[in-house]
Amino acid sequence: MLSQSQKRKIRPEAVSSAPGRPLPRAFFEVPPERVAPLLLGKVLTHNSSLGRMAGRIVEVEAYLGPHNIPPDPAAHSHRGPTPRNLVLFGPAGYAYVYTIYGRYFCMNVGCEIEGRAGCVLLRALEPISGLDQMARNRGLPRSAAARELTAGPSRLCQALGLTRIAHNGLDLTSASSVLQICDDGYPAPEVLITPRIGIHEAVDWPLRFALARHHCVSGSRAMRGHS
DNA sequence: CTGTGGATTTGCT
DNA sequence: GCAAATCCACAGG
Repeated sequence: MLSQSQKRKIRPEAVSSAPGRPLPRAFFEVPPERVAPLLLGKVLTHNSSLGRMAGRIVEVEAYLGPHNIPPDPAAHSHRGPTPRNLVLFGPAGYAYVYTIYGRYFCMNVGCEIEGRAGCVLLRALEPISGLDQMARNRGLPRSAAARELTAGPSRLCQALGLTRIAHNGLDLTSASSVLQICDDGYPAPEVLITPRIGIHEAVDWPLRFALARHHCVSGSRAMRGHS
């Protein structure tokens, strides 16, 4: 049983940035174009052996499952299940982490009910805690700007130490998971909606969502919503 | 500030 | 074989 004084030894940082419970599975059991804007402002946390790293989600993209009409030709799932994309066809709330261009990783969250493979790609975070470790993971000096750490889908994976082998298929809604997405009460943000980045099909679909004018959103000033 | 090209692994045709 | 939901270094304005 804890004494009063022991209870008060909780560090202020651990309280203020303490993630509540992870978002429940039901949060993710709707189509990705609806989940995506709701994820803005939520906090992604990785409790790794190197320490706890967390960042606020400031930019995402929705990718639609093959059941959609018309189907989304830019989605990895658009030709049906394969060994790579299998987790997307399972229940909502699981991490889909894949290798890109041989050297980087990208992380998605699976959406919708089992059998429907919609997902949301996490494209940028605002670093909240574990910044020193993030800089080490990125091979940058401790003085590096926040947006150098986590503005970009592969940058954020590198900063948090996320890999396909270790993290693909993890349940993000489990209280015991090392990888979680939580709501810390951040207010509903002003959302910028644009076409998706880095794709060659369906280039004009408005499925990229970002916090307007946030400095940790990837790309140029225009991509961040500045006039 | 913008634009260009190379790195390097994986999954699928 | 080849294309890929990227990043970085470097060139030029």
